Amino acid sequence: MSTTQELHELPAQYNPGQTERAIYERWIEAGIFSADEKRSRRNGGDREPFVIIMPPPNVTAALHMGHGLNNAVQDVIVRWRRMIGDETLWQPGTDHAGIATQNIIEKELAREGKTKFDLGREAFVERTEAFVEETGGEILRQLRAIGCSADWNRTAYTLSPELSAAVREAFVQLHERGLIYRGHRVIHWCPRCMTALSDEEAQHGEEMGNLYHIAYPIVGAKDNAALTVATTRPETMLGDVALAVHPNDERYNKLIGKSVVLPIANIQIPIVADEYVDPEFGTGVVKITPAHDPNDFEVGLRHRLPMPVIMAPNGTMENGVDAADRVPPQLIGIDRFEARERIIRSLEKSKLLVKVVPHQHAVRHCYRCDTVVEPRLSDQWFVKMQPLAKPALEAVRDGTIRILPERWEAVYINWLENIRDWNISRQLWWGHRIPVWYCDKCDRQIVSRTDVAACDKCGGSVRQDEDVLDTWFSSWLFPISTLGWPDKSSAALAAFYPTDDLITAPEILFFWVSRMIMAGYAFMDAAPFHTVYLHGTVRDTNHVKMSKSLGNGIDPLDVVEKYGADALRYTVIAGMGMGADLVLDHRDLERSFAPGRNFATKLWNIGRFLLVNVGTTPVRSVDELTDSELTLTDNWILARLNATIVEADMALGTARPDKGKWRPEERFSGLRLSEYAEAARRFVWDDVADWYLETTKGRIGTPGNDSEVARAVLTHVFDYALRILHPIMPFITETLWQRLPSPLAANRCEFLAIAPWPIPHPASSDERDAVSRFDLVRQAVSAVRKIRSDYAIPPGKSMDVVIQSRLNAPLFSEHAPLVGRLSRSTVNVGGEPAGAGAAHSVLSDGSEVIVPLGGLVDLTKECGKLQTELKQLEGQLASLSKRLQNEGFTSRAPAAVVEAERKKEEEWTKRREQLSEKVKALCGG
RNA sequence: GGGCGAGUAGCUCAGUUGGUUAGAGCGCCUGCCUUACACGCAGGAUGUCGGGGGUUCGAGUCCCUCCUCGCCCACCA
Repeated sequence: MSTTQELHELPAQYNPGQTERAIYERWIEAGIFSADEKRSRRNGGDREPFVIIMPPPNVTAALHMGHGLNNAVQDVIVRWRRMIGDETLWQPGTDHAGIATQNIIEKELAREGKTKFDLGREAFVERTEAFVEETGGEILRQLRAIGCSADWNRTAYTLSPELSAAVREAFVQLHERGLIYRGHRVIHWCPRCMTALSDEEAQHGEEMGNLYHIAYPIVGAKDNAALTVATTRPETMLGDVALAVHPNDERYNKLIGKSVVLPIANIQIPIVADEYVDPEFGTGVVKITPAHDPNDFEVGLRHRLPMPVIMAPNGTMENGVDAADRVPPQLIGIDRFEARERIIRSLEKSKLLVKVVPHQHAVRHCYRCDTVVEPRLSDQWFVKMQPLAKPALEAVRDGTIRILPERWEAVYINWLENIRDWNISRQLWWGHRIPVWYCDKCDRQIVSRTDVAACDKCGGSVRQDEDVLDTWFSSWLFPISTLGWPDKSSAALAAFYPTDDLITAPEILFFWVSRMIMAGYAFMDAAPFHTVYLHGTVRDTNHVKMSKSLGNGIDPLDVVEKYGADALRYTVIAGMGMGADLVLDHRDLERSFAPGRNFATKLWNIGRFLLVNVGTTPVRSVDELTDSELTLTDNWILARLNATIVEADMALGTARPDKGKWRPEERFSGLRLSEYAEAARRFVWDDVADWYLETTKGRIGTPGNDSEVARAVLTHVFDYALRILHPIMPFITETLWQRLPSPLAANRCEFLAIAPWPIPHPASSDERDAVSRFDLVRQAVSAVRKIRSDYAIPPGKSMDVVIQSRLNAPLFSEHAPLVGRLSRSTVNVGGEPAGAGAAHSVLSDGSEVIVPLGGLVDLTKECGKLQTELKQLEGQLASLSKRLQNEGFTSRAPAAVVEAERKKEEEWTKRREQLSEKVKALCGG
């Protein structure tokens, strides 16, 4: 294939859209994302398993930047481990998302003027299934567009038969172990979703409300005496069954045992004493509404009070269980907030409203629809959490599991230490039906792994519990259920459990992460993973979380289309420090993703340079190159490559703990992806493109052995740079790598995606020297460039340069042509500069770069510059000397530091002498 | 109310255990279409490292305090 043909395949402008899809197809066809149980060391294979469970997105979700970020991070890690040679499994899946999905269908129905009750349960579930079938899982297809290398053959779904079986097994097992029970208590209730919520699903929000002071007339008291209570929710007063005061409150304790009249309902309720009451708050009198407040419920239990329910599930007023006719007819069917207004007006009229005080308090909202949650007495299924939390707590404390960044460990521990029982029943239709049956005849309760047709005791007909399980009750099993649990003989479970890293956002630390850890111990007796990596949130320039509904979102697919998946990935990975938020401007995608796009273009152009100049003929292997063949620049770039590999490895860190527990020194290091990205970028751009590639131009253009050496080294260096970058930018690196004129090797990999990750080698002495020696050459080039820029000498104008060096004259002599070419000048080493007046620049080894300015520039300017430089140097030298004269410093600072400072002082003194001489020479004293 | 985090260049952020003249990207200024790249090249400017105090020979880094933001948790009606 001719060079021109190749060039047609690598157009001047990188066009990701053309290449990405095709490459992805080839990866899929080659099956390189598929994990094989047999290759896992745990199943007798020869590879270390490395497994990441993908946080399953909601089955109806559309890809947003949060997913983009989350999955980019996972893919970087998975691809890295794949290149290392691990048997990697990235387990994908979706979550049926009970409330969220049901809400979507309900909204659809509402547009048709219907409710779910018009359809009935069965039809509603069928319709939802059809919807999921049709539109669900789209997000997983979208993830392919950003390059995710998950094992799609294993795609799981929380409502699939397999995972549903796992859910039942888990429920039954926990029930058998006495860890699941039915409880009658006040729970959080969403009147819009009409279901119970867990504590985590009812989220706090600070709000301004009112504290209403209401008078309850005391029965049998003179002068219309009354007790005043303060409440934020007056509508619940219809459910009051008592007033409570603190037993030691001298204002009220003589009233204990007496009664008051509950206004509006006009019934008598007792005054009780309870230590729960804080005499300092409000009036020191609390109305007790056991059915609509969790604290009051406790008080109610203690005092054996009735528990009337005065609100319907949809949040309107009604006379529910035990309420008799507490709610007057004119309030029945009225929404709770409207009822609040009406009650207040009515109390005002009857002069029982004492005062209204503005009051800031926390109100809980439904995490799915943001409706204010109503505490409500009901029967629900609960998981007893404390026994489950114990090993989960211990695992993080003892370093079996680490949480990155470190600060989240404290949050995790604090939550688990104060954990409360988990309400897992939901009054929804979309989800796993609770596997409990009730006998109509003998009232027996049957908890079963399989469907129950009749009572096993009396043969009576049975009906299944109407409720479904909390969505998280299926997702907390994800690490085990996706691998085959409860089938403990599952090859996948044996090969891939425990998994390795879990990458997600801190928002679901309690919802999901901690519960998975508990499930791991409860059902497998082992932690599900050893590393939890919590990344930040994607925000707009005002630091507001990006979301579709706020209109400040970025569609990752837009970015992919415009700039490519690699640009998206690099921008996101390089731009996000450990645990830090990522700020992007949704109004300026070009600017937001410039880092990634520019870098991708840079890579592309290095690739084009290679194809044009290095050509397509295979190069020699660098291993065959002898020390005498390698030039200074070759050794330098090889040393830099080596250092870059080390930097990348350090930033990525240790992949798994040694012997099951993290060592303190490794525990909170690693997975610093932005540092890894930066190291790679620095190498490719600052070292390879800006310097090494430039130095090869002359060499490659001159046929001969040195041309072959340069071709080989440049190809090798770029090959390895592409390997290092592949996890971050898989598409462009694969594209370029496929075309490299790499040395012919019998077992060369077909894909970069499975090519070996670079291993650093011990640096040769030539390489070590090369770093400092080439640095001097670079300094010389930069010095000339700066002089040209400082004196505004046009790039086209030829310049004669003299380098005077006592220590490194041979180095500069040898590289004079190179320095000349890179700085567009003619360089001579040694000798005197011709003509009067010259610009000087002193290098770190004391060598001097001199550019005679006669005929090029006004000399008085140069004088001024030199004098300024001298002044600066003298200032710096003075402070340095002062430090060295300080006895405290010389005696207490480490010897090496003092030594270094002394050396510096010497150098600077020398430089000062040289400078002042030049000033004298040029400016006439 | 409790806990945690952040405040470093115009913007977004790096700055490992205290140690050369505090860095990167984007933006900005100057000059360049130098045959891989103007999504580029070369050169450059910009920081009382939130304020104050302390420890130290030495503090962006450690301690105290104050200010400003943000997050998490929480049954004070």
